[in-house]
Amino acid sequence: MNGTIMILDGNAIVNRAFYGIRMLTAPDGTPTNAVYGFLQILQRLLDERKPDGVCVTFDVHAPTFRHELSDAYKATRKPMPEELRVQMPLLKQTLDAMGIRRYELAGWEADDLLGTMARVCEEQRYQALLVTGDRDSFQLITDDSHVVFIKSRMGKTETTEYDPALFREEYGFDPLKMVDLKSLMGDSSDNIPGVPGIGEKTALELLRRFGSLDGVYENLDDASIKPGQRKKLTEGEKSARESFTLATIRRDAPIAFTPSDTLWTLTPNGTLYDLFRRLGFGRFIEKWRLTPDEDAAPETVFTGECTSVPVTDESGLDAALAATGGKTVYPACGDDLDYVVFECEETGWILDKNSYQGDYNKALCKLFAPAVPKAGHNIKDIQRRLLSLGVENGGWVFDTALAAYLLDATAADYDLDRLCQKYCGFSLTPANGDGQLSLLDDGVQRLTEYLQRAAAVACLEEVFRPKLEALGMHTLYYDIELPLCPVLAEMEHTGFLVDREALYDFGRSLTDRIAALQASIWELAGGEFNILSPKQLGEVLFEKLSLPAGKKTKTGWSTNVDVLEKLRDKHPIAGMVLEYRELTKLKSTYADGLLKTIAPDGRIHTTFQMTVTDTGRLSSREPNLQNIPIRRELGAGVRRMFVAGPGNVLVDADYSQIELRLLAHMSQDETMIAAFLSGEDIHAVTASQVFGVPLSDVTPAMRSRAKAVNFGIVYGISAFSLAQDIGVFQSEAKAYIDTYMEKYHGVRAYMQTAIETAREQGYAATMYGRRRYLPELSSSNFNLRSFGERVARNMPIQGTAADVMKLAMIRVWTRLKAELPEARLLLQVHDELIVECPAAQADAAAAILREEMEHTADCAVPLTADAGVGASWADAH
DNA sequence: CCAGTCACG
DNA sequence: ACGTACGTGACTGGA
Repeated sequence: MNGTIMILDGNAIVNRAFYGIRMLTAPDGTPTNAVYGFLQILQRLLDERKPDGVCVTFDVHAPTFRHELSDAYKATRKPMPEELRVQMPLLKQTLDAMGIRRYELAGWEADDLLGTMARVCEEQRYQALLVTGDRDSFQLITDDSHVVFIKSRMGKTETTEYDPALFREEYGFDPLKMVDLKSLMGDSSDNIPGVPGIGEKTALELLRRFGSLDGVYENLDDASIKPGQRKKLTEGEKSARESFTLATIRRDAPIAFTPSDTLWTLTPNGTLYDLFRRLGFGRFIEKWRLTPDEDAAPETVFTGECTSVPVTDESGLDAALAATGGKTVYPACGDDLDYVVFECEETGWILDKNSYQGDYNKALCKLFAPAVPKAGHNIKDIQRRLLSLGVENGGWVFDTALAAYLLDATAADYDLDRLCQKYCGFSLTPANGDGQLSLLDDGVQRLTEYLQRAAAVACLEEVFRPKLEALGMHTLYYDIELPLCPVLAEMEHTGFLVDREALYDFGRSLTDRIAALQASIWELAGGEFNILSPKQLGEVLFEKLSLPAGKKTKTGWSTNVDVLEKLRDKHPIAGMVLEYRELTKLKSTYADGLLKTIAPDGRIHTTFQMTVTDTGRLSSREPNLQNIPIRRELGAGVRRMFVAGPGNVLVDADYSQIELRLLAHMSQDETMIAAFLSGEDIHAVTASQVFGVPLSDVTPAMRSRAKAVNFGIVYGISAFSLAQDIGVFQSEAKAYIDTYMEKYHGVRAYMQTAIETAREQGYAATMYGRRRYLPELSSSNFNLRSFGERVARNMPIQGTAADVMKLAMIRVWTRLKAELPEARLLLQVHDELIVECPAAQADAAAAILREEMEHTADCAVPLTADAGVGASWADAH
């Protein structure tokens, strides 16, 4: 063989990309998701298959059709959406700039071009890889021409390479027989009529017995054909024969294709760079190391040019601060704050610990004093670093990362450089890559970089302030997000004390039990294998032990809890694997994992991320303290290791059913409001409603199902998933939902409105005006659109709860500062707050927690919080 | 680097 | 008919 040529069905792939990836736009508003997705898929194919040559075919929609047999051919196809249509020229430009050959021929379908090109490849002894998202092309599979089938789900792309063997395994007949199949069963999407009345099942059966279309008609008298079918086949023979021609991909398109012309490797060039800049494809510029042409006009690069003045002593600092005249100062600093550049108007002052004459910390205190207004990017992180240096700080008036997050909570990141490109139209990195800056010495390079960053924050602030106002986000930003920063900074700085020895012993005790379980599992399996490998475990369970396989994942058998729970009765190994999983999870993530994160002060200092979630919640990482076990007994033991310091106690307060209470308020559903006002158990009340029994007759089983329904409502329920969750028939689950919606008709109305409003506005919003944009709602992809609808129902609830909690945290923190200065907030877990304080102050702290949490929001139903006190997290909760 | 799994609300 | 609940982060195995 001379090599492998990958031939892409451009239209099919660009379609997959367009529908599979959510809306993206270039800085100028041009939609780019299809081009971006195409490049992603291409990149992946190149990485995976490493072909020698690449080319792309496109359909040209010409008025002539290839088959005169059917004028209506393809007439049922929908026209290309406008957002995709405008991307086609961009895609072609991109391919041209990459040097990838395109083939199009008016009046010929992509399939025919693929077929023809595959034939030429085979004749010239090249292997062809036909990449398409259309199963029609499967008839082209031969030993030398394989079809790579593209599927995309929820933004993820899967590719499968079909050779004749794999095709036969999946379909049970030879690839070429696809034509025979279609001529019998037809294909509505391609307007192939087939034989009326013959569907997939019958067609497959006929083919299995007689081998081909001809075979079927030669054996029409065969006794196994039922009279009714025989009639249909006889009457439909003309249609079947025509369908055969229609379904047969032609391999004689008059196209000038020479495989060796497509041999290809990526040659980065300035044209491609310019194009990607324009489209906002920074990721591909980096990945492919693209640079502009030498002689090309320089890109707008922000240099941060200004007068820079070293500040070498206290009087210099005083002079600098005086010069700012109370205007906002923009500090940019390194991780350890040894070097801080702060900018105001056209001047940048340099504070360098190494050359500063005097008390450097005192200088930091002056600069970061509350009286000096400051703006930064991710200010909570700076605040935390200042706290660790013992520098009291305040006066933070703006954070560009937080602002960008409120403006678009679904962005992948809030990198300063990227924000500049998006909102200010300039980049922080010089167009010529490192070349230009590396000529400068390190010190100058650092100064330049910091000045740039400071100036970038100033520029972004100017863009963001009016935008926040225009979107009605003033309160959300200035009264919630911004004041939350010092609260979180202090929580991170304080950390949570952990009983290191007890945690270590806990881990030790797991080790022995894990070893014992491993031995038993291996014995039952009849050999050693890696139990934590889903692949190996699947082989053992479903091949070696022949247990009934339940669900499948895209890579093989599923071995998750649901599956293993169902196998419990069938084989003792299932229960053991479940326990093994439980123990190893505890050991690796919680025992060993947490031990590694204990700081020298004996405490664990997590980092709260304020700009990660799409709903407005916080997230916690390194380590994640928001997913410490509690649901199972053994795991809950980990919470006993989180303790109060000597003389202190932990006070834990959590909201009771905050999401359902907010739902009651936002929907103004009378029944649900009454239920909460009565003070009864809400799940029991729901059970009584759904099952139509008096509250006193609600059984635990009924309550548990009602609880699942309540959860489901918040998540955007479907009968299928509810049935799956509580283990009943789908019809039964549907009945629960229907009854629920009848009883709580205000909720039904609210959910409907939530979707409609989100569709009209383009976003879902919380009570406090936090937004999540939902382009998914106007997607033509069913799954994507359904997802958007569930989010439109869930985000306002989850997000409002997050807003309320954030406000409560600020209020609790402020009161603790004033009334119990020794008390410290330690942790937030979405609806739960933990405070550490001297034992004698426990009741006072608990009262503050409850009062503030309960009175933060004024709702139609009370928001209640339960508080507890204890020596450990487990005891306090 | 991704997929699968599982810990939490 | 579609394919199936919302939001996170950490760890392990295996391309």
